[in-house]
Amino acid sequence: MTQTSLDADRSIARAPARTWTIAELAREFNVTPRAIRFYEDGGLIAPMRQGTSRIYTAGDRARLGWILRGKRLGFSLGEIRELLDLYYADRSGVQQIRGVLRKSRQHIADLEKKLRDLRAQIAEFREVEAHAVQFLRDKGIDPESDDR
Amino acid sequence: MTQTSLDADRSIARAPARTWTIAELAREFNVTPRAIRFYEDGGLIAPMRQGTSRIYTAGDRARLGWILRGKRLGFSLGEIRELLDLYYADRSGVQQIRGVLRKSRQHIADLEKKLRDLRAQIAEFREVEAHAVQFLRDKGIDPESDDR
DNA sequence: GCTTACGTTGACGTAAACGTAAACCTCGGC
DNA sequence: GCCGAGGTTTACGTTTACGTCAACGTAAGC
Repeated sequence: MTQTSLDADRSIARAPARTWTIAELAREFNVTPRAIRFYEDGGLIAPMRQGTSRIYTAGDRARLGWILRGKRLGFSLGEIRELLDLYYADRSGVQQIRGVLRKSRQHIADLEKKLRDLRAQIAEFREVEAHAVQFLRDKGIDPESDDR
Repeated sequence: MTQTSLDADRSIARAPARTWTIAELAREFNVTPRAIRFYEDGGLIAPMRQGTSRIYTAGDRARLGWILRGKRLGFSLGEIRELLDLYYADRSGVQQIRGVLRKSRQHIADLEKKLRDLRAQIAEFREVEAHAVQFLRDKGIDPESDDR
């Protein structure tokens, strides 16, 4: 059940693979342990156990980063799960690959719409910014001085 | 050609400004009237009334588009309200403009982070797509044929 | 004058995404 | 031998963003 022989073999040639506790990852990604456990309940991540404690590998850590990036982009956890399933999908058969191809193209299209939305909003607020700068310059005020 | 002259319109009579009902906007933007009323409850939009019925002007319509774009980008209604307040902010005084400048710059920075997230995700799924295409080509299958 | 379509205001229900509190284990240090 | 720091599960609470009635008003068409 243990992997002592493997560990011993690797401990000489390889650096011992680093792992993280739930609190470490929570601090690093600025979320709570509760949130991470919640993602696990939803099947978005599945760390190993050491006794009852969760142990996160570098792969788990990357997955968490993936999840949180998805959240920042406005996807629900359900959508993120589908995307993770897609990203880590079974790529063994032709039909599977066809499915991956179709879904990834769909997702890219969704993302590109989001990209257009984002560009438009950035452009609008750049205009707001430019007008504000111009207004202050016209008044002879340095827009970069931050004195109240 | 079909566009009537602005000058002619002004000299005689203004074209009657078009307005929309809640159901019309709901259909156009693919949301429910309930959602639009909810945004109004939250102070994100404030249409005129004709009796008890809500009447939306072109400006209200644009505002609704703004709200929904914000949602697609992953902002909460509270955040969208702040952004709308910023966008339509009082720009009369120096202090107000300073505030607008500071907040719009902050918001642009947030959006640009989102842009980086988005580009990264698009790049990843483009790779997934490319690998799928390559896999099918290697098998002598046309990736564009959609036969099951 | 009755139906149909569309509007209104409550009021309550619900799914998602956690927060919070309780009760417990467990391990290294004093 | 106990204590604090961290981990666990279970369960109920909370916020957000609406959905879903219910009960009502009103203007149009037959």
